[in-house]
Amino acid sequence: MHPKNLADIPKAYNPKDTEDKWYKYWYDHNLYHSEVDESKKAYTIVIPPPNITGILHIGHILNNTLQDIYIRYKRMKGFNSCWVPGIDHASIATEAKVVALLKEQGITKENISREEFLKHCYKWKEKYGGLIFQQLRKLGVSCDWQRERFTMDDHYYKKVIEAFVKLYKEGLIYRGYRMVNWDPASKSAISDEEVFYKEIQGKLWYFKYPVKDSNEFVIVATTRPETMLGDTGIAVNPEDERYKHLVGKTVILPIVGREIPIFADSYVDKEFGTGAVKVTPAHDTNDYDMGLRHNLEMVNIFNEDATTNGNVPTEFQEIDRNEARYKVIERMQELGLLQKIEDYTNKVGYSQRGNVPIEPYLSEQWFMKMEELCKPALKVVQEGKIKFHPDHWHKTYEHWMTNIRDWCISRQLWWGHRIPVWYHNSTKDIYCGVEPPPDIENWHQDDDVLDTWASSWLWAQDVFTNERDQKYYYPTDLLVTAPDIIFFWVARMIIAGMHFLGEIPFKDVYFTSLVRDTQGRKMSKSLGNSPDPLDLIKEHGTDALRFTMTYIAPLGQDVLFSSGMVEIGRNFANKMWNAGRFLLMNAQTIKLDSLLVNKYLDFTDKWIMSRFDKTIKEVDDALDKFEVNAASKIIYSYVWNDFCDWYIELSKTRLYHGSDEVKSAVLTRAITLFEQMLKLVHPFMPFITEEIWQLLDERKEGESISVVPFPVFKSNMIDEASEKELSFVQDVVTAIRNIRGEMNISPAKAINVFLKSSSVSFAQERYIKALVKIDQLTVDVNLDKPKGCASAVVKECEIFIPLEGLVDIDFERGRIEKEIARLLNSFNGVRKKLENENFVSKAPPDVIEKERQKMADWEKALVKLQSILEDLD
RNA sequence: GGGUUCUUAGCUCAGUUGGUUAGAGCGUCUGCUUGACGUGCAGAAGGUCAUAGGUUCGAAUCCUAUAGAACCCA
Repeated sequence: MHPKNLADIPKAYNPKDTEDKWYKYWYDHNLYHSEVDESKKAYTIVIPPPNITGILHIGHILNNTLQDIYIRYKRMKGFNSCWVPGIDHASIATEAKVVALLKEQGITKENISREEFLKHCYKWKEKYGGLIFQQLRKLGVSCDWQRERFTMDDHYYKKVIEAFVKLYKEGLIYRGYRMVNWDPASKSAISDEEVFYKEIQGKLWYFKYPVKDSNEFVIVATTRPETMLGDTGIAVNPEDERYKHLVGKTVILPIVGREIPIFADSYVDKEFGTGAVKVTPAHDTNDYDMGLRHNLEMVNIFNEDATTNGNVPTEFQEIDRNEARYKVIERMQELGLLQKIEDYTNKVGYSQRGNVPIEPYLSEQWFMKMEELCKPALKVVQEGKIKFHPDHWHKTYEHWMTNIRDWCISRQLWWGHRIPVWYHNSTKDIYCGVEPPPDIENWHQDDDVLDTWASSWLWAQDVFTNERDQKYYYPTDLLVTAPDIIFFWVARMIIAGMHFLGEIPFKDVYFTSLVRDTQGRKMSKSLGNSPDPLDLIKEHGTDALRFTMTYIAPLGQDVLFSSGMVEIGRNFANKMWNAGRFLLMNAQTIKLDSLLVNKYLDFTDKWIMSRFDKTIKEVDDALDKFEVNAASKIIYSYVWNDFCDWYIELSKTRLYHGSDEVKSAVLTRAITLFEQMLKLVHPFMPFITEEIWQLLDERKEGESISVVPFPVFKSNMIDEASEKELSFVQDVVTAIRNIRGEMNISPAKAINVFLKSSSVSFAQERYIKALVKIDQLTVDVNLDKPKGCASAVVKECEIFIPLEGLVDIDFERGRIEKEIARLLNSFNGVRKKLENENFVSKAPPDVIEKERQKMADWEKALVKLQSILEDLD
């Protein structure tokens, strides 16, 4: 072992000096590239591809840190780790950005050809598309950059098209004139999943429709008055006595003058409004269904941008739907047909993309039949072939899968995978194929592109571009993603995996926490509550940010984050840095000798080795169960409490006062253990561990902590006896420190301490003496308690600290009485338990034995404390 | 309206199949230039485990109801 010669190691860890350096080193040595290697097991993760329009936010930090932890951990465990990065073309989002950009240049989509427009898109992608990966590199991700993919790569594009053609030929994709969710902003259909509902403080308008050949009116309530221009019926509940006599009659639609039927349908809720509802089959999903049932006329009154079209009276034509609303209300009032207006709160569907109210709209679209496709995908989750973490998400998944409707997959956009369907110019025949029809001049291709999710659903399988790779890496091992895309992406990837390859796409799905601010609000740009991760990295370092995220993010619950929390990780990094600094500084004067690494072992060494061994096991177990948060806490506690607070402090007496050989042995061992500890921490904090690891010894070019074996749990290292010995030392030390603190004894002042006990070893004595600044330590089982003492009891051991008049008898009495009261309380609890016949007869023997032991221990301590108390007077 | 999850110290959260004297970090208070670290060290205070019932020898943990919060679906 040859630690670097260090003239000066900074007192505080400075991440700026290390992070970029090591990322470049890893990259230059191509450490994270994976090739098929049949002699090793693969461990594969595909990244949830960020949008090319995306920039790094705090959610990415959590998500990608988690992936990197598993990839690094498994790599060190000897797996052939492969983490495939990539980006998503994001049809709607990107097209919107490019359209906006062109608009600034005075160009509209309508004025240029599709080809020209796509050129602009690619230009945009070249400029901004790689940005997020530059940012991700700052996070230290160990992706295989040679495998970077894009959803519009030639190979991937072709796979998406092939999938469409296959499904079409299987009859699972069809074209239909249906009611879809229409986004008037992007002038495209969107899927059910892309609609979110907002609560809107709206109104309920009551309109009077005159019944034909009668003086009667039917009153209907509506939240959307403008749609009355497209009404083609009035529906009432068949059980509703109020309207029975009107069923079969007609009303004359005001303003329009159309004669429309009154009919009965059990869909109608008698309690809502007046119990009679206007029916607009072309602009409401439920009305559409009723329209089909009752063979109503479908009058579409809107253009693609939700302005009114030629199907409404002239004066209402070509105006926005909102304007139309107020014009209709105004006119109804003039006609005396507006009965009343009520306040009404309802939920309105909005487009996730355009953030405008969606318009239920009849149009010709492509749909995917979902029912049959879902069955195998549902089964593999129910049977546990794919596991969700936390587990409860499978319920949400099952619910969606069993209530699924057909998926509208066509989008009226240009940027994306164009639907591989051609229509014959004269015969109107339909041709669907991967290649265009041979006599292409007689055909024209469908203008639409596919929903982005109908391309990314192949991500897990088709980022592998040849059969050998796909066979080796697929099914992938782990998917880490936010729960909000469980339907969009996770479910559909499972469907695609099962349908196209007959195989699950991944074995485990880890649903991350959602990152919120400390008030529990979602991070968002408009609220300005979303800290820029790059600023946080600049301020505290990547490792600090990574560690903090895992430390505060529980599995299965949202995490409340504020930038101040990064100090947790920063302080932790600094703590490790300084432990390393301490060891390295000593290594400047003490010779290291690997032959001595297991010499001069005492119970403190055996204790830390035992603790470390258990820690390995606990970390392994936690990561196996996807409890990353727990793993980070286990690591934190081992590093800070066991290693730094106790082991390093314990080692000092031998390091400063031992013989040269003892010094060598102790330091060599400490550095060895420290190095092992760094490996344990590495997946969580890759940079600082690499930096220190490189300082600990001469390393060859290309060597890296990230590719050395992870520490292995060995059960023979566990040493309960030494742990017990040490825990006694800790208890005694803490008790004495407590007295020092409460009695206001200066830490600089050496004190004398008496231990009345028969079981304190010489080695224990030495460490107790060193850790609490003791001048004289007397251990004797037959000790007479000196006068004027502060006292404490640890197990069988009585501790006396003579304070020659310094001790205030009343204060000391108070201390002891408080301790007695506390113990007595516990003691009585156990005694009651043991006196309970039922407990003794029904509880398992080991539990009873434990309780007996507790009672005996406390009783002994109580007796001792009592006598101490009596002696005080 | 249906579903999922949550409610434990001032704050953020642990607490595994019911067997604790209910833990941690931050914050608070006291003391400390102890030869790695004040991004630190030592010590302390702080909880009727949302509420009410129930099951059990035993409940923070299981069941029921109630209150409150968040998310998803319609």
